[in-house]
Amino acid sequence: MDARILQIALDTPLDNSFDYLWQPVDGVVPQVGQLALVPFGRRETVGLIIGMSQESDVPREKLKAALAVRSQMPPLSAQWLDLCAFAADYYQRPLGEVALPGLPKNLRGIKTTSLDKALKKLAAAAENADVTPRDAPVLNRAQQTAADAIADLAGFQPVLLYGVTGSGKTEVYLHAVAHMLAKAAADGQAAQVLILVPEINLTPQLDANVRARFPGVTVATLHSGLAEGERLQHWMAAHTGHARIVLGTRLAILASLPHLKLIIVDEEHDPSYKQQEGLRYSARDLAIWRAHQLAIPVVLGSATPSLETWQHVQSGRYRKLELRERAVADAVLPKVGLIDLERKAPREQLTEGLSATLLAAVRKRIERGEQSLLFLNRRGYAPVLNCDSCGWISNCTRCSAFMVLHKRDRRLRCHHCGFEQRIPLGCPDCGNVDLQPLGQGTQRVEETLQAIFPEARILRIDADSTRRKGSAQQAFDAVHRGEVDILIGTQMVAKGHDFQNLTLVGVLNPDTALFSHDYRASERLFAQLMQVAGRAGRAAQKEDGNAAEVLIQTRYPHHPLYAAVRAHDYDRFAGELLDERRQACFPPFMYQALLRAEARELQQALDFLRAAVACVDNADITVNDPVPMTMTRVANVDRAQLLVECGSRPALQAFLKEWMTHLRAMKTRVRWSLEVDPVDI
DNA sequence: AGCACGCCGACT
DNA sequence: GTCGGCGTGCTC
Repeated sequence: MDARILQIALDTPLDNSFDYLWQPVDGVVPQVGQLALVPFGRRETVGLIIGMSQESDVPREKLKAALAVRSQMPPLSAQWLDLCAFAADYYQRPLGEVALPGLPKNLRGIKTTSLDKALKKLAAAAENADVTPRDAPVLNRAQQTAADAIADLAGFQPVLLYGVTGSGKTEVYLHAVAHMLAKAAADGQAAQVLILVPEINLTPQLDANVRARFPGVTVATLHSGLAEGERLQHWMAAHTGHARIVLGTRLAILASLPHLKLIIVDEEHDPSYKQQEGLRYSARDLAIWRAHQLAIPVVLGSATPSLETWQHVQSGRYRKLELRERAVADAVLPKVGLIDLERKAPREQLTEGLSATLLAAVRKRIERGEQSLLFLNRRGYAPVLNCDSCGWISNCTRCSAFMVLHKRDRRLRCHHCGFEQRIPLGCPDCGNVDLQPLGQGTQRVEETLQAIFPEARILRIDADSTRRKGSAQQAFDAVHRGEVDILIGTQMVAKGHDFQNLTLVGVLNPDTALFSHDYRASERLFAQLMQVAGRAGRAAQKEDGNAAEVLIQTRYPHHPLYAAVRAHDYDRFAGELLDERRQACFPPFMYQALLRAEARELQQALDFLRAAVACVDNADITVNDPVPMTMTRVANVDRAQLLVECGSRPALQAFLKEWMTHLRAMKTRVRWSLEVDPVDI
């Protein structure tokens, strides 16, 4: 076709594509799905060709000519463009803001040297798709049943692989991958499998497992920790189909995978699958959509499925495959005990937040040469610094939050805006030199334990201790090698890791989530406790019969959530939560969107939201009152939000689309954004 | 979002 | 005199 106009999506907030003239250069014929370098305003940028035509609605004199087309790269497929179009539509964002930011920066640069190099490297690489299933461990019966059921799937079929922690879900995934690749090879078809994990720290472990298992297969990894060169290479390996197995974090769901035949979402309940800035997508939900689009199976794995997924299982939309037992023979689920902090018996006297019972349990592990994990979701030394004599407290001047004490760095640091200052020598208000750190963070627990167990090898893993690239992996390796007696960490240590010699998990401060106004808090706390508890006792039980143990320090030992955790009874807990949600008309029985506004003054943000309410004229939609966000001020900006709800997803979508055009036309100095299916309310 | 233009206050 | 504050408008 002699197309002279290219329709190009650009990474701008403008919700339309831009037309460019194309004058054939060197016989290059542009194709939809290719990238093009274009002049835009006073700069040059790379956009995505989404259509071609002979005509344009834009006056001729306004049209500029595209400068170049990246014709050396195979075009992105129509399916991939449809995925982006769906996400753009669903999350109410311009197509260009969905499609372009996920592409490697080197593809979007003005120069093509790295692109040419990456393509050359791939062309030289041998076709690596020898899928013979290697040193595969023997599955237990439940695993085998699940693996067989997955192998039999055809077409779109979401499956929940519901398996207790340590039940060997990863083995089932690998069997499913092997089966899918072998089947495709036998049919002479190209195939790709995508495996998502919630956290970047889990990619090395999975990557090692996958590579060991499929030495003849090209594997690509996609996550935000890659250097630009690596990112381009891995992305391109996925895009050209060289990589048969692609694994990564949530962003990998937007990768170009022309031969995708199976998607696996590990720990599907994990909140990390929700992007919390920019395009606020759910990688789990997009995985379902993508599987539906391509008519392929999708496996969601979890010990504590999200209530959304659980509800789909109840309604029969998703199929459930269950692993009730731990995979390793004689490994059993740990015994969960509660330490009642209100009962001030001598045994429960606290030493810097650590109960005598917990300390005794740690001591026992040290004596036996076993490992302990203490989980505290609070980094720093102490969450707040306080003056006893006048009541001064270390508030951040820019946020409605406390400055956290970081003792080693001798600094107070706000975890929300990053502002930091030296620890004041005396109280800024009254001069009192005796300022008290209140509460415990991971650093303080580390210090306390080192004082109590001077011989023990103690390691802290949190965002502060793993700032340098690769240091998290080094830390986890040290634990695996048995060079650590006591591991202290935030949620980084709670997920996925398979610590063989760990027989005690202590949970230090979980109570706050019990009374949160976010109705999802209890679902999340339950999942988190089950996850972290699941780090204990993964190997076969020791011959002395000492079972692995989880000890939770709580002021509310009679709370039903803890009873469910003790019983390892997700089924009942989830059933009860779903009943509550149904009665209260909360998700998953209701669909929501959240309009956020931020301004220098709270009033401006609230005024904008009130104006947004005023232009709603739709009986299907429940509009709540605009309210300040829980953490109202961050970095000197006040934030407010407005929740809208609807019992029907299509009706909500239709409303949002119309609402957005109104809001965009409103011309305001307030910064605002819309989140569809919000998780943090 | 960038990026430029444009119109008012305090500085070498 | 100009450097620079951010309000407004535009991007095929």
